[in-house]
Formats: sequence, C-alpha cells, structure tokens
Amino acid sequence: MRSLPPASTQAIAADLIALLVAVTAGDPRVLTIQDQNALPSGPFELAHRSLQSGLRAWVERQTGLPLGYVEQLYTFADRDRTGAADQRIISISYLGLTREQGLTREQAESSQYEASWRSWYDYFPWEDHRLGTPVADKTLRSGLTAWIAAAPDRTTRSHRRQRAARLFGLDDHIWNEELVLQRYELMYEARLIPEALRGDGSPVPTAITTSVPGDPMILDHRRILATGIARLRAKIKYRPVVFELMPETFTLLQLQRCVEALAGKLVHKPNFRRLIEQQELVEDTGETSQETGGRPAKLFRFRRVVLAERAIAGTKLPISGT
Amino acid sequence: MRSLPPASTQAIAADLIALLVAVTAGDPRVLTIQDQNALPSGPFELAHRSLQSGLRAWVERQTGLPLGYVEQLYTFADRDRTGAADQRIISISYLGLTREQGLTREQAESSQYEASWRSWYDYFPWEDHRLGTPVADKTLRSGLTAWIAAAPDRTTRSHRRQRAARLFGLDDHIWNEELVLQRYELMYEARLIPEALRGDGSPVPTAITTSVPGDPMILDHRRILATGIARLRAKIKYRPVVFELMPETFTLLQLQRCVEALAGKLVHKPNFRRLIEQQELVEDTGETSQETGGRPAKLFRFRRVVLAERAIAGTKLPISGT
DNA sequence: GCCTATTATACTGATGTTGAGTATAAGTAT
DNA sequence: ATACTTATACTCAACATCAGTATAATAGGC
Repeated sequence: MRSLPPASTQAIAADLIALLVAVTAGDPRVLTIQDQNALPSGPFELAHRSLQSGLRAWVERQTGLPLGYVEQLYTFADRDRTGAADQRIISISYLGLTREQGLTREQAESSQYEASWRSWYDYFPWEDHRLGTPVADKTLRSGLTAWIAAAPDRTTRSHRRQRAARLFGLDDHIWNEELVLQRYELMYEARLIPEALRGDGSPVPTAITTSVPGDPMILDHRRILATGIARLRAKIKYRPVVFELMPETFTLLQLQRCVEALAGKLVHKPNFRRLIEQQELVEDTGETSQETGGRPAKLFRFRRVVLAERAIAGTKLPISGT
Repeated sequence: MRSLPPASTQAIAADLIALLVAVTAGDPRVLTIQDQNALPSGPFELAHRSLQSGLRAWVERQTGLPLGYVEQLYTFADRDRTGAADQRIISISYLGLTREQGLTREQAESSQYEASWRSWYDYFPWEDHRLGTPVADKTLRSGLTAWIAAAPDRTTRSHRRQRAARLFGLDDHIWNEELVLQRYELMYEARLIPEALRGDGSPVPTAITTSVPGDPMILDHRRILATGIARLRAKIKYRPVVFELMPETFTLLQLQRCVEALAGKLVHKPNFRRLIEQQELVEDTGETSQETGGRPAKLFRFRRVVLAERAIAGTKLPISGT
C-alpha cells in the first residue's frame, strides 16, 4: 500500500463550477452563461484559502449576489468529459442558493457571456409535475418504449421496463421527485438526450433523440444540474434551506409555491401550513400583503435563530409520495 | 463572469483518500497505515477513467478486498491542511464498504506501512453509546465546560453552552448519533484535540488537551473519518448498505449488532426485526446457526434483488432518537 | 433432570405522523 | 349584493413508531 502524500505531479488543473439557484415567479432558475447552455465556472487558485471560500469570493465579486447557503455538490474528473485527452481537469461543483436580483451593473451590462437566469425546467421539462404529468411525457414515453423494445433479450427487456417504470412513475409506481439524476442517467444510457451522442461513433437514432424536449448543455453541465436539483429536492425536506431563496418577508402561500417550484409537485396546503407553524420556522411580522387578489395574507419572516437551533435537529417539509 | 474551462495551470496535484470500513466482532473498523494514524491514499492518474474507477482499481489491486459499495465523500483543498504552502493538493476522499478478510499475502506480509484494521472508536471514543454514555464523557465534559467558561462575554457563553448541550446530548437534549462531524468541529474549535494545535503559535491548554481521549491522525484524516462515520450513520437508515458489511449468511441478531456498531447505540430488538421482515430485505436460508450459545438462530441471506428494486425506493432501519 | 442463558416469535397499547377533507373568515372584481 | 379568490382553522382516519411483555425452543453447566 502506498505511503502518504507523494502526490502525482501530472498535468492536472482544477476548476470550480457554480450552480446558482434562485426562485422567481414560481420558477426555479439557474444562472447560465454562453448562450445559456453552460454553468459559470471559475478557476481554483493557490490564493484561495479553501475550495468553498474560493467559490464564494469569485461568485460574489463577479455577480454581487448574496450567497446564503453554499454546499459542495460533487467532484468530476471523468476522462471523456473534456475533449483533450492528455490534460485532466478536475471540476469541483458547488450548489449555491440566492435571490434573483442585484446582479451588478458590470454583470448586467456585460453581454459578453450573456449571463442570465433560466428555469431549470427548460433543461428538464419532464421534472415539472405541478400541473400533472407534463406534456413532455408523450414523446419521452415513446423514447422509453423504444429503448425497452431494443433490449437484446427478454430479461434485459424486463429489467429495462421495471427500471423505467419505477423512475418515471409508470404503471402503479409513484413519481419520486428526488430521482432526477437517475432519470437523467437512464435517458443518457437510452441515448434520448444529445449529450449521449457526443464523442463516440455509434449510430444515432435521430428520430427519437430529436423529439425529446429539454435543452442540452455543454460538457456534463446538465448532469451537474441534475445532481444539484436532486440534492436540493432532498435537502428542503430536512433542512430549512428554502428560506435562502425567499425575500425578507413573505406569505405562507409564497413559501409554499417556492417549495412546490423546487419539488416540481404540489403540496397539500393545510398540511404545509401545519408543519411550518408546528416547527416555528417563521414568525408573524404583524403586516399583511394585499397583493394576493383575495383576503390579505399575513407576512412572515424566517426565524433566523432556527439556523443555530437546528444546524442540528433538522426540519420537515410535507412533500409526500402521492 | 469568466468563460468556460481556461483552467488554471498551477502546481496542483490530486490524491485519492480511501476510507475503508468493515465491521468485525461488533466493532466498526477502518483500514489504516503508518503506525495506524493515517488513512491509505493513492494517486489520481491520467490513466484512470474516472475518480471512482481509479480508487477501485487501486484499492482492489493492493488489498484484494472486495469493495462493494463505494461513494464519494468530500473534496478537500484547504491551504493549511498540508505543510507546503506553494503546492496545493486536492484530496478527493471516498468511502468504501467491505469485509475484514482476504488481505492479500503481499499486503499481510509487507509490514512496511503496517496496514491494519482499527476500531473507529479508538479515534472517537465519545461516539460509542452502546453501553450508555461512554467513560470519555467525564474528561470531555470538563473540557467543554472549560471552553464554555472561557467565552469572552455572556452571549457567547450562552451560545456555546447551547451548542455543546445540543451536540453532546447534555441537559435534556437527546443524543443524535449523526452529528459526528459537528462534534468534531466543536472540539476542534475548543482546541480539545491535538489537531487543532498544529501550525499556529497560539497558547496550548495542555491540561485540557492531553486529557481528552481518542487517537489523533495525520493532517485532516480524522476529519475525513468523522465525515465518513456521519455519512454512513445517516445512510444505513434509508439505504440497504449494511449488507455490504455482512458475510453471506447471518442471523438477525448479527445484523442488528452490525447496525448498532455503526450507529453507536442499541436498538429495540422486536422493532428491528419487524422492520427487517416487513421490508423483505432478507430471506431464510433454511439453515441455522448454533454458535450463539442459545437456541439456534435462523440464518438469513440478503435479497440482492432489493438493490435493483430500491436503488430507488429506499429502506428503513429503526434507529430512534432515544 | 434442572436451571440459566440465549434466541425466536407473537402480541399489545400508547403515541405520533401523515394524508386528505371540510368549514369559516376576509378581502377583491363585477 | 354576488361571485370569486385567498387565508386560516379544525377534524378524522390510516398508518408508523416506540416501548413493553409473554412464551417457546435450544444448548451448556450443575
């Protein structure tokens, strides 16, 4: 077994990739650059104290966004993810939660990289189940069916059918909104998305491929996005991170809409309110909002103390399996 | 905002650190090298297809261990974690589950690095609550008390008291076995562990420091171990990963002891069995084990199919908050 | 043969959580 | 005024969880 450090002295470089999420107008959005098909990335420099501080410094300087919550997502270094074969880039991806606003003048005016916010459902239309099963499903389904039918033998076919059914909530399986990455991976295997067709010379089933909606991204950025969505959908259930995405004060329905936007499905209103109140996550500001079109709603504020209280204990949000 | 790759071409190297876990004789153990205070690490080479395949190849070749489950833990690159200031090592840590056996001859005979299995409670004695609150607690508690008392002002003191109470289950707080990392970080801040005293020239409260039990490790390896323990303790509750640590056949009590070893606390037997059976995680082999000293116990086998079935749906284990 | 230690198995009840439905209050648009 | 929208407050059944108890089957020591 090898001894300690003697680290390899090869041509390796490190990049930080930022997945910045905000929720605006009931839409979960990600910050993109370059014709809106790439995630912003920055170099990891020796000057940085740590990976996270490197990311924070770089993002806040360049965008002026208030980065509340930041967490490491995943580290990638697959050989085939970058074109060059002799050099290797390690990409450490981070998920950051913020609010869509306050892009610096510099940022807003510079159209060089065309930084802009885009709904993550532009890239994953099949992940939005708020209005029932999305339209994408019809073409997606035929793609899946073709993939299942194309299996070499009976058992493989059966396995594929099972897997597709479980992941996409077919037959009597229920839709599980957390399986974003697994669904993406299945579609990659099934070559239903353009990314799968890069680099190797195997036949391209254009008929299927071109028909499945959802914009692709460069390299494996869409995969990183899938990872982030999955992580966030899981996290909001046991950590009070949603509030990083909310304005200072908000109504309970706004909060609910935000959660629904992230989860991609609707929640039961009375239960949602019960859970929020039971856990004392918010406090009444005494003010009301009349912009709702109906009875004025109380405005609440996040009780910042719970961050200290439950850095530990955790939280619950009612996103059920139905 | 920066464009895409232009990755920095600085002196950066990448290392893979392996946290290999097995459970033997009711003890959760980790593979260590170098006088048993370091985790094995290997280089990340250009030849490797991906990070995970690099780790797998390297571990299995050198140790002959059957690596079942492998997952990425965390990526570190803090400046102060390595001695050298001008070079930067990115360490990607992985958690691997295996069984303690089948170390290759080469491995077993080579005493060069003295690879050996050690109980993770050697490094974290305060994490084992199977026999009630561990003895470590007395010295640990006085350390915490000193840290609380040393706070500069009243509010800080109150916060420290709160935090310590919640993390270590003092007063009427319950012990949460998942907070391994947070406890380690508190102790680091409170300078109750030797690692905290490296590198900077601040005063050393030897009286306290030397009295808190638990072996230190080199660099930030003990922190990585804490991260891994926390991850595993969380994971066994919703993923059937325990079985990677079990022999082919086992009794329900053996399984329970394994879970208890990992969680560091005892579980309620009837409830444990009910949950295991309800979920159909195991199947009867028809054989029994008489090595228990009592009534022969049925031998069970893990139903490998559930890996396919619930790569998705998840699993439950009864590790309660009491 | 009896006692004890060990495990297997079955049941019970209190408590808490969850999903879903209903009723009433307070505003706005027509 | 009326309808429509949203806010807020309850209720209820189904289910899961925690904890405790009782009984049966086997081995080993005395």
